[in-house]
Amino acid sequence: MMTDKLKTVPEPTLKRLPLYHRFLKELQPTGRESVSCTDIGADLGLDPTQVRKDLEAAGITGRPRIGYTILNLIDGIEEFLGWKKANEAFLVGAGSMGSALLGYHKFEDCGLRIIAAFDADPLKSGKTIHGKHVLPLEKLTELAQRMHVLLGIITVPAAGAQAVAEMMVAGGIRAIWNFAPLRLRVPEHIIVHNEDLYCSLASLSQKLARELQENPLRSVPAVTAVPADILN
Amino acid sequence: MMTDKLKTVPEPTLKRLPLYHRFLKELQPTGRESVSCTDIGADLGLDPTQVRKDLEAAGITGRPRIGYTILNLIDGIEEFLGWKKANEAFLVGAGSMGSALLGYHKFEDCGLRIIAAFDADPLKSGKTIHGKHVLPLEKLTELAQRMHVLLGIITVPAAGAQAVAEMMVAGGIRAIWNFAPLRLRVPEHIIVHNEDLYCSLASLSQKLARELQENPLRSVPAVTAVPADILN
DNA sequence: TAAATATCGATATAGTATTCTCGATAAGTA
DNA sequence: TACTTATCGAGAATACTATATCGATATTTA
Repeated sequence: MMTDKLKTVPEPTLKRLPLYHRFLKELQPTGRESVSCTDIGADLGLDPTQVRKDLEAAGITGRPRIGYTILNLIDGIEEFLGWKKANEAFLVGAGSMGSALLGYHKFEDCGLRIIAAFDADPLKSGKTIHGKHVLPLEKLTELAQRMHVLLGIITVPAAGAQAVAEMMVAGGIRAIWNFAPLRLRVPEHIIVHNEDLYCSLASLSQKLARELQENPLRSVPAVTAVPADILN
Repeated sequence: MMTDKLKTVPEPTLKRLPLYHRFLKELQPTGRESVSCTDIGADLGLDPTQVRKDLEAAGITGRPRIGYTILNLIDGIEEFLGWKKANEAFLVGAGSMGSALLGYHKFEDCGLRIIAAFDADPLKSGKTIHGKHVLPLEKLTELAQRMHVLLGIITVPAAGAQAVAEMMVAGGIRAIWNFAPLRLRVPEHIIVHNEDLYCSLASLSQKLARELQENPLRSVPAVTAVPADILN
């Protein structure tokens, strides 16, 4: 049981495991007991070997000719990803993105419990969004410390993000999920995950641009304004 | 000028280019004319060679002992990422995430113009969110066709996403930015980018879980409810 | 004008991630 | 019982990405 020297798991693997989990959750109600890597791979368009390696990385084993027990598999993935014991989190920035995340109650299935939000704007603090209290930003550091919150979510504009990150670190937060479009400067031991939509969009638009260059669209005149007859 | 056989650019490179772009935009007002890979790398915590390779992949060249001309560089990155000619996009799903994206006007700097939103809920269609009309979902396919919109953004719940994707494809949309937590089944030639927050969260929580296992926190009793005195 | 230096550009090496190959195992089938 | 087949598990081979090295070049400085 002592896995002293736990090897680091490839990032791509970590991102695929939830996909398997989702597929298994869909499969569960059908009453099937076991599933093979081939099945999983076929559904997700992945190589079966890839799936097997990922499961192996998560410490899950199967049986030849049978596959994996679905219950085992779901359980193993949840255990490995740390979804079993809830991570309590603070979210900072009760703007539109912050509000959206506060409404994602399914995060709780992944062990994420956002227990409060913070905002520098006094018009926002004091309110409740999707059932979560919005508190004044000044309280962040102290509360994080007192409640031993370890995870922080940043959904403020770029200009304020660095300051927020520093308050989080001061409050003892160890991991930051950053939605602001910039790279945070934090101490080495802090785990930062950037959810930078602009970077994401960049790769999409580049691919589209190239695709259009290779297979341009048939030349039909385009309508450039929303036709009035559609609007109501 | 004919780049007939354009090599595909690594995904990580595509995601780094916007970071360089951002750094350069910050540098521009200072009046500096040129910048070296060393400078860029230092700011972003990347290897200078890495930066040089990325820029090379984007088809940008510099001069020994000088570096790159900032204007050239900004221009080259924008050109390469397809930010110069606006991509018009339709967004489907005017929920909280959809609304958040409709408010990100900075997307326009990246060539993304969301020209309308759609929603199946008649209570939402007809309204205007952040200046964008919300139209009934039934109009999606026809309008996409008529207006030659090539990019679709999906921000509906998982259950409806596949149907929306099919309407988009039927309307001639070529690239989909998918925020719904599932893998879409679309024809080969359609470009899909999944912005799956659950997958993203998974890798973060796994890392945090491991980090805590290795360096657990000092054992101080934690407060588990928001203390009443903080709330107002 | 010549030497020193910063930087690019290209190539080589190292490190990761994915795919391939093959032997072992257990269930079904003749 | 023996044969066939689907599947896992482990290790090898390949491909992709990142880092290091080195020569070429242009600017600065003596």
